[in-house]
Amino acid sequence: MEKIRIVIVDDHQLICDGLSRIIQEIPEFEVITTYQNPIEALQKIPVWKPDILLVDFEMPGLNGLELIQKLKLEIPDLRSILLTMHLDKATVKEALSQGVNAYILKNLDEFELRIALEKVRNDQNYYSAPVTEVLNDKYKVIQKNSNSQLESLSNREREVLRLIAEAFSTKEIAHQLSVEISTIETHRKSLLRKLDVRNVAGLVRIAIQEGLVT
Amino acid sequence: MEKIRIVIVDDHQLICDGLSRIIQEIPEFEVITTYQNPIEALQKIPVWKPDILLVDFEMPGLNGLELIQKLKLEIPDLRSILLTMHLDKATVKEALSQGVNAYILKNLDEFELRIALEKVRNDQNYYSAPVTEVLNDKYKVIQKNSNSQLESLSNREREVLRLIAEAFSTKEIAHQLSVEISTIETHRKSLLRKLDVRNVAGLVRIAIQEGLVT
DNA sequence: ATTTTTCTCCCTGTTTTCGGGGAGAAAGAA
DNA sequence: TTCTTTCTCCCCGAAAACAGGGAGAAAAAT
Repeated sequence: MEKIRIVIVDDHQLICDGLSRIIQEIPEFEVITTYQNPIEALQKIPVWKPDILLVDFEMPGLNGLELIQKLKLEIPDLRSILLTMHLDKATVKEALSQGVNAYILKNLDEFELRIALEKVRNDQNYYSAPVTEVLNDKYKVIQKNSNSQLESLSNREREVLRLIAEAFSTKEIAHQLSVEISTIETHRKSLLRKLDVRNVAGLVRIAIQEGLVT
Repeated sequence: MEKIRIVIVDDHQLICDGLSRIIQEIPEFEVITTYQNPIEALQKIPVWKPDILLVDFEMPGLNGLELIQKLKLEIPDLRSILLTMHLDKATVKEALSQGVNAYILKNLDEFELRIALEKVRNDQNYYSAPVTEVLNDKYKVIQKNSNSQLESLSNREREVLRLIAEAFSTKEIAHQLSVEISTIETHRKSLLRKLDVRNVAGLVRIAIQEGLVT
């Protein structure tokens, strides 16, 4: 039987090794390589043609979701599992809309990972309980603790906030989103008003607190 | 032969599982239990009487170093290995003075972990290369890349960075420190240059990453 | 004792942010 | 349908940030 070929991307070597060990114990899967640098991963993964990509969300330079998005352009049928430290509704939604096949938290156990792998192997999706709870607005407590402040923002505003926190200039953001600079300035003003802070420093703090960026 | 009994503490279950796997492959060692909650670990570890404690530094509630310190009060001859994401000179020094037996980075590989375990088993200490380099101030480059980006800053600059990240305006910072606005502007320019970022957003991110502010 | 770094302050000038508006088109909700 | 929100873009002006430089006094390192 052909084994399912997996590539792991996590900026910490030790984590890569640990995840590899867990996966190697499952006969149907094999880890063919791992990357610690998301930029390097982006360049080299296409030649490996993996079946499933297991990616950490929090990485320097390029986050896991961005990496998946970019790789999907080259490998359209790539299946992906996103691993994350924190739970953020906006990110979860974004991940789902980008066709991420599974989304699991690092504070879950290996069985959760096995289930996710098994599901993704069978072309199904898997989102762990806390993830779906966040999406279903069931546990308001979790939501409140995780991203209450961002709740008042529109999707566009959240996106702009993320980019501001990534230290992009207004001009760059406008270019990235293909709109006028004045539009981004308007969004920024709305963000300052809605989040009740006085400058970008305040915006960045909230964005990081809410897990919008790392 | 008696196996060396290890307890792992890391707030992420998946990381605990991964580390366990790596260690279980080494015949001399066995992981007897793992904890995700440092508070729970503090209460229950004494009854396990482990030989070696493998602890993540970055944990909510109680960091790894604090946990080791507190446990040492109850188990004076406990040996410990500290795992960390980032490298901070002050923390390394504190760890050494507290008698932490090994200090390794998560972005290192499993062989590093094996070496550390072997050393600690033989009542020796182990500090991975980047750690000792930080202490010796030899490899400034590695310092810059791994952590202590703050290491290159003067005390004054760190203070100004903290205040910027707290979302204070330049005028307010100048007033608080009883210096001219131009002085703070000079400090800010130095910060941008030394930390290699382009705007306050970048400064705030680093300040938060380095734990200068929350 | 000499050199280097730090802290302080200043200059000039450009770019960006911030605060206050207004306004039209489109999409969704009531 | 009407009302509301969102997204877009514009105006203005004041304030702040950014970029490049210089410079002296004090402190720290060598």
